[in-house]
Amino acid sequence: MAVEAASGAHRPAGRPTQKVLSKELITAAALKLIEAGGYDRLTMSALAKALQVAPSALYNHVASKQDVLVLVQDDIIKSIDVSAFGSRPWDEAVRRWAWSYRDVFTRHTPLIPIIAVLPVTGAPQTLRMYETLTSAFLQDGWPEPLIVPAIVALESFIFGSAFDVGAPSDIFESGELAEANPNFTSAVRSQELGAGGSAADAAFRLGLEGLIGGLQAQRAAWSAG
Amino acid sequence: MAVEAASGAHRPAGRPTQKVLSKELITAAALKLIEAGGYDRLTMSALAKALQVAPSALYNHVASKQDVLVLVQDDIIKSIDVSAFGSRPWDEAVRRWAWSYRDVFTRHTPLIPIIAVLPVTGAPQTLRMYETLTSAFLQDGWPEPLIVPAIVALESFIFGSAFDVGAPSDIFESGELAEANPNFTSAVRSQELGAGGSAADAAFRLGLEGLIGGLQAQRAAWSAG
DNA sequence: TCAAGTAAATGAACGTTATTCATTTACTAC
DNA sequence: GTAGTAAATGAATAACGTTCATTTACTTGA
Repeated sequence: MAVEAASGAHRPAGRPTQKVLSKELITAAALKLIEAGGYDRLTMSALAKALQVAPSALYNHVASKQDVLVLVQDDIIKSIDVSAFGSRPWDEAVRRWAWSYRDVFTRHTPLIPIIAVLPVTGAPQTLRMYETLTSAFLQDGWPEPLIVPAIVALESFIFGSAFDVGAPSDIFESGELAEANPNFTSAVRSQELGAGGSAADAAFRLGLEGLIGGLQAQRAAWSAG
Repeated sequence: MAVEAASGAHRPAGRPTQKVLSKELITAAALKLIEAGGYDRLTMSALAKALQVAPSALYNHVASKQDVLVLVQDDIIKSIDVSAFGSRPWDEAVRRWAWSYRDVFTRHTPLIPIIAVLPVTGAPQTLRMYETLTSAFLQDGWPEPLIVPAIVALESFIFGSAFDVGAPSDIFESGELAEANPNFTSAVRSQELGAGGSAADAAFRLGLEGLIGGLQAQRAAWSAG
């Protein structure tokens, strides 16, 4: 006599009649856990519990926790704003993309060490973003050999900056070592913050504007031979 | 009848006659472990074994493993080359410092998430480096409010770039998705590498030169009001 | 149609890891 | 000298990622 699965019912061993897991479901559940409690809360046990499944069941769909993180990574890439590429001038499009990219990864810094060394083969959405960028650079007249280095340089700056945002605002307070380091102590106090921005935002703005201008100069230098 | 401690002798419980541990010894042993086998090999147990001590003994000197990493972090900062500041022009000094900084952290990427949010109070060597930088920027005539944002921007770029170096050289190979992403695939193939350099080096060079030039432009814009 | 193979779940187990605690012994200060 | 603290051992713990045997359902080929 079959019993319909009640909400608290226990699933017996053996392959279930209808699928209860998939990569998509795992990705969504992982993302939900992360948003609720950060990366500390993302454990294979917690993930299994959220999906109402035994931890070992996850390993029929992913090879490791690292694998889960790769799925999450490729998913959140979709939320980066690339809409300005193609419709707006190069510098403005890069600016919008970069701020959006940084904001997304500010909430996902533990993914940075992963994405930075992850072959794009395993991350179709990431590849898609690169394609969009490359097309826009070409459209803008960039010499092809400079495009990938330029993207990587921008990305590196973005990743590094994402870490900054999470830093405590008093990170540069010298404390008792202030007297031994007077110039830096003073510079910290006089730091330009910009309109209503945090120190991290000010540094990102300065660096991004510098990088955008500097890359354009490098491009001009290349074209000049 | 007291027995001199032979090399393989077992230390009895209780406070030892002469100190066997200190923060300095722990730092040195941790660094040695990391250099020998990377951060995976740095466990509290391995550290204790290297120091011929029980794991719990470490906790009389550090509060946590995180604490050990902070000690290591502040130690390796000393190996960054700041010698050009004060003796060479601003841009050349920044260039040398940045390459050196990146090279050091290439071998210590797991420290990046830590240093990026670590209050400088707990890292005197790091503070010292910032003081050296600030003095050089002032010497060069930089407006004080821009100095900290500029340093943070450079550092962010350096940290992000350090991750890149560890990436496999075929990280951007599109594989079976090549046809769907033709522009990027082509750009990867035509990528400018520079004289005998890796892709990571080329991107770092391009970005660093862009950033150096761009920051100088930002500085000029600020001074002009 | 049946048999073999594979997919996908459970549940028990394992080896690490960082960390804590009780205990012991030596040093230090009043 | 006695109380308190510093610094070691060794046993214990909880959490985590992962593996394995087992069970059951679906799929495929003769």
